[in-house]
Amino acid sequence: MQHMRIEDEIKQSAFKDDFQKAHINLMFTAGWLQQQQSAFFKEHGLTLPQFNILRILRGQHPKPATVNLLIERMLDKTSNASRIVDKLETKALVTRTVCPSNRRAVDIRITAAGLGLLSHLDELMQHYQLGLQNLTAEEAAQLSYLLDKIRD
Amino acid sequence: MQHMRIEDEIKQSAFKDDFQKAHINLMFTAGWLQQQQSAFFKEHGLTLPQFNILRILRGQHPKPATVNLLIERMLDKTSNASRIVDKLETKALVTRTVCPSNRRAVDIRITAAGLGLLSHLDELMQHYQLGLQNLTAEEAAQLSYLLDKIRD
DNA sequence: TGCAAATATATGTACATACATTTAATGTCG
DNA sequence: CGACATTAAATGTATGTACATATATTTGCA
Repeated sequence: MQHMRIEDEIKQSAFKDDFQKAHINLMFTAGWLQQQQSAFFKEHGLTLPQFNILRILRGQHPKPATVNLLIERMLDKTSNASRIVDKLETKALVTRTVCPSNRRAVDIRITAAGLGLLSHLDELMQHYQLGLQNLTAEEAAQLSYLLDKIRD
Repeated sequence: MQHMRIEDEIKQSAFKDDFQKAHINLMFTAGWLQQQQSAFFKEHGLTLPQFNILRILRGQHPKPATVNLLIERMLDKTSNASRIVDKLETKALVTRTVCPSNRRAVDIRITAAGLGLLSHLDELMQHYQLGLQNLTAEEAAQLSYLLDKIRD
């Protein structure tokens, strides 16, 4: 299905200016992408934040990660990594042990089951083509440039 | 303060390709903008979804809106308009009455207090310069073009 | 040494999101 | 007319977000 211009998506005919239009478009498109991904992960019993944390843990493996390290690398720094780890622990995708060298911290490790799930998802994602595949590589790079500039 | 490239923001040195980098950058930047706005609205007792619904109601004023109309125009179609209206009603910023011509529906209207709050916020926002002010108008238009293309 | 500050994580609360289910009113068609 | 589907909104439940506070451990320094 051909998707719609942002004007049609939210049934608003006019924007004040290009800045407002791009702003609303940015929020809308981010939500659109997030919903696509969430639907995919849900089929495999994961939420998007749970998946993102698993990926960080795989990047560390076989070294453990602390909650602090997870927060540093998460896109949303204010979300509650502790409770997301709770859910992953319940599903036996990660383990949590007190860090021996600093008993305030906890060592979080991805389990074999967690690694297996991620590699299964890797395979599937290659086929599903979730993401920015409608852009050329040049357009993707241009997009990153503009996004970085917004935050300058 | 000068902000950082996306690589530094999430402490990840390399991306698989420009597509993945732009994708992560898009989600990160949308969250960054959202947090800026949320902080602003919070000072005035509103959340971002509450503000967005109030704006839709102002656009309809003095005609009423139904919950269905709100959902159609919201950026996030799956969020729960009914409960967001609950919160606005508690703050006396909107009223809710049964629609006379269709007793399944409810007529939702912004109150004088709601209109007053919005116009106060309008003034403040002109000074705060929230948004994409770091871009030129041409860059904002280019950004909208790329975002529309992602969803095609 | 000992005590305050800093650190690492967990917990509490309010709100929002995602989605399924429920309730009530309306429309439709045999 | 009456059973049944459809529609509009509200409600229930699990999860996540945002932010404040609590608990335990470690660090630093008087």
